[in-house]
Amino acid sequence: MARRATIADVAALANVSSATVSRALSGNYPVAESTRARIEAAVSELGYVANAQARALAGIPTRTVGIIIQEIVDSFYAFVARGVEQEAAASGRLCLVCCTHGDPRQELAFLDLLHEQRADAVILVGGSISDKRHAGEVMARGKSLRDTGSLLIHCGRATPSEDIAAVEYDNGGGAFAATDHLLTNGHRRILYLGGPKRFSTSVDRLEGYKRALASRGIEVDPELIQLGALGQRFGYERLKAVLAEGRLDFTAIFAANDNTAVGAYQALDEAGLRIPEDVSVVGYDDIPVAALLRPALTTVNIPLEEMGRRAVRLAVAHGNEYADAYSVSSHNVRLGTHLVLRDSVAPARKKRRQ
Amino acid sequence: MARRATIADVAALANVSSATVSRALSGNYPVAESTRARIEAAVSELGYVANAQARALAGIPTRTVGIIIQEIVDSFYAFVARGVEQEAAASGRLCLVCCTHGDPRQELAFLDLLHEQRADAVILVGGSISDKRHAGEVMARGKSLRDTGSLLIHCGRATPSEDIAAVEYDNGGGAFAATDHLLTNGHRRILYLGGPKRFSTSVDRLEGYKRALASRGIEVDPELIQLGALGQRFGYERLKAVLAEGRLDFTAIFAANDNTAVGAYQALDEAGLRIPEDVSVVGYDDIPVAALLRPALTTVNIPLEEMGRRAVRLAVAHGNEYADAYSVSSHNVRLGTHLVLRDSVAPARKKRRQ
DNA sequence: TCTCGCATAGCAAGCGCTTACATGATTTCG
DNA sequence: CGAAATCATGTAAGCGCTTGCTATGCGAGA
Repeated sequence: MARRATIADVAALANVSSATVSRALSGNYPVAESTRARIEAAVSELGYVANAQARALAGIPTRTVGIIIQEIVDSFYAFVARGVEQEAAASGRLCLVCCTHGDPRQELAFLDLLHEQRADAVILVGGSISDKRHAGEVMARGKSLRDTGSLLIHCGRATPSEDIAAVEYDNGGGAFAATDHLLTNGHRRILYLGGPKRFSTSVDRLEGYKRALASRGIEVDPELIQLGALGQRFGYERLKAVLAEGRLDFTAIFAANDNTAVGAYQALDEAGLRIPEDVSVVGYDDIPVAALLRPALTTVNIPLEEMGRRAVRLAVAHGNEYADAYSVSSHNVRLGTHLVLRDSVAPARKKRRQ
Repeated sequence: MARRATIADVAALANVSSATVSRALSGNYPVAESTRARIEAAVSELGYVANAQARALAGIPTRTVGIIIQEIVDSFYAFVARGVEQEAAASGRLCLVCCTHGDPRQELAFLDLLHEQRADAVILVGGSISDKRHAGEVMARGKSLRDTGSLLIHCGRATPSEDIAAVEYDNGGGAFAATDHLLTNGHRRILYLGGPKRFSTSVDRLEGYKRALASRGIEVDPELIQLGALGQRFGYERLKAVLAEGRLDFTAIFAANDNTAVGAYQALDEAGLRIPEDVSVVGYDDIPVAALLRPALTTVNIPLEEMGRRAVRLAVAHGNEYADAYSVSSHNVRLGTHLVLRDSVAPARKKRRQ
């Protein structure tokens, strides 16, 4: 195996000093045209490829951003990651993508690993920072990152920490709108399906649901609130159980996210219930599957890609500020959501078919 | 902003040399228990976080793997990426994920960037290596990577280059099986929908289709072969056009991948054609949407995650071999595919409803 | 008691790059 | 025409870490 060519090899071949090669390659300093040409020839003759590690060690930013998500095959995260990736690529940055599969310990481990990698910024999507039991540790990492010129950006909800920037989106408002839409269609008994209790995202959505009911003077029936997890599997199993028990009557379902709604569709289908004739359904997230479902799912759109892009922009801005002068301001941005009407909601009928 | 603590700071505080700190932290050399304790105390007091760049520069592998895909929000790639990410994480490696959006120039740029990053290995999924016009450039990168102790691994099809490892999967066989299934159901006029001509993947699938027809002595009607692109949009638009023209008669469709089939479903739906009563459909890839479609799509399963995992394993094996002794063997692995029967195929009827 | 060997730990070189500072060659202009 | 400014390039220090080699202190065997 050939020893990898270094800048010194290029310098020797081009008959200049390594400093000149560095200058020619970075373009940060003027270099005579003839010299540059010789250097370029040497580069391609030797197949020289710069060493990013050495460069980083010499004080150049790594041009790398980390992103920590739960699952890459989950459209929600994939779209955020896509926004991050696009915006990062646009500024010549590379993305380090880490998947926690929902394990907070993994999340912390990745946070450390990304710090070791000296990522310019790390973007945490829906982190366990909104989980009381882990928030402290995450925030400590955020501070550590911040103290050393990097930045932790949380996508999902602002944190109590000054050191962590945030790109928020409106959960309460979207849930209110979705529930209100159901109410407007005459539904009074709406099953709330999914969402672990300890994530703020879930808490906010549930709060929106309750607020919508309250705004019409409808009392919340705790039995109609079926918390637990998120996702197709949970949606299917829990709704199947509820249906099997047959005790609860409801004419509509508000699924805490689209994947949960997918599960609900299955359970409804198996129970011989038609959407929306027998039961109306709304979801949350507006991932592609929502439009593919039959009937197409009415759901709340979150600008996921935009969220990712904004996060990177925050990171870049932070980097620039930091270059100009020391700055501690970490801006938050807040994104709106909107209801997307499709075919899964119909006016409530008097009595659900049994 | 606090200067970042270095190993020297830790050493000073713990009253040892930096060499000892390094040894204590890496665990590669014995260090007295009492010393280790002092060092650990110093580390946490200072909030020391190792610098991966410095470590890499000193000759330690970066424990980083690059993966180049087209689209992170495309389930096909997402599942491969997931396999890569899982296997990488299992061996403590981080993933640099790059999306080309189908642009071969991007692909080359990422290949260079990942080489600069000194990724232990780079995994290219369905690269333009199977595109004659770019194969040369990609192979040059593969050789360059290989020459310097790294490895380029291609997922999709073996390459003519000795320097590039491959994790292949069977396109021809799957397409044969899918087509054969349709033939067994009595279909004789099968529309082949989608796939750019210049990718080997597409070529192989089309070849499988033709081979299946040939095996039953059926002549291939070139008009039934609708090439162009892949994806929902293409599937929808092309099929809509074909249907609008109304000249072609066929009783089944073989979509070159599932996303294309999704588009076909839409077009069929809009044309008032029922699946599978009027037209049978099969897809390829077996991404989750296939099971979600109504009727659920019969398709060819590719072990996507497994592909990603295997690629990483190849990389790790290469790294180990290389550690032991110089070795030039680059193994290829080949994965099978199988037909997944669902509800989108029915026996052919005499005449398609017009 | 003396020497040898082992367990620890320190010293310092070196990984490949950037850049402040120094140097020589040209040009510019009073 | 000479001093000063300008430009292109070289010199070398330093980024933070690892590790080969060396030094020290100690118990053990002779």
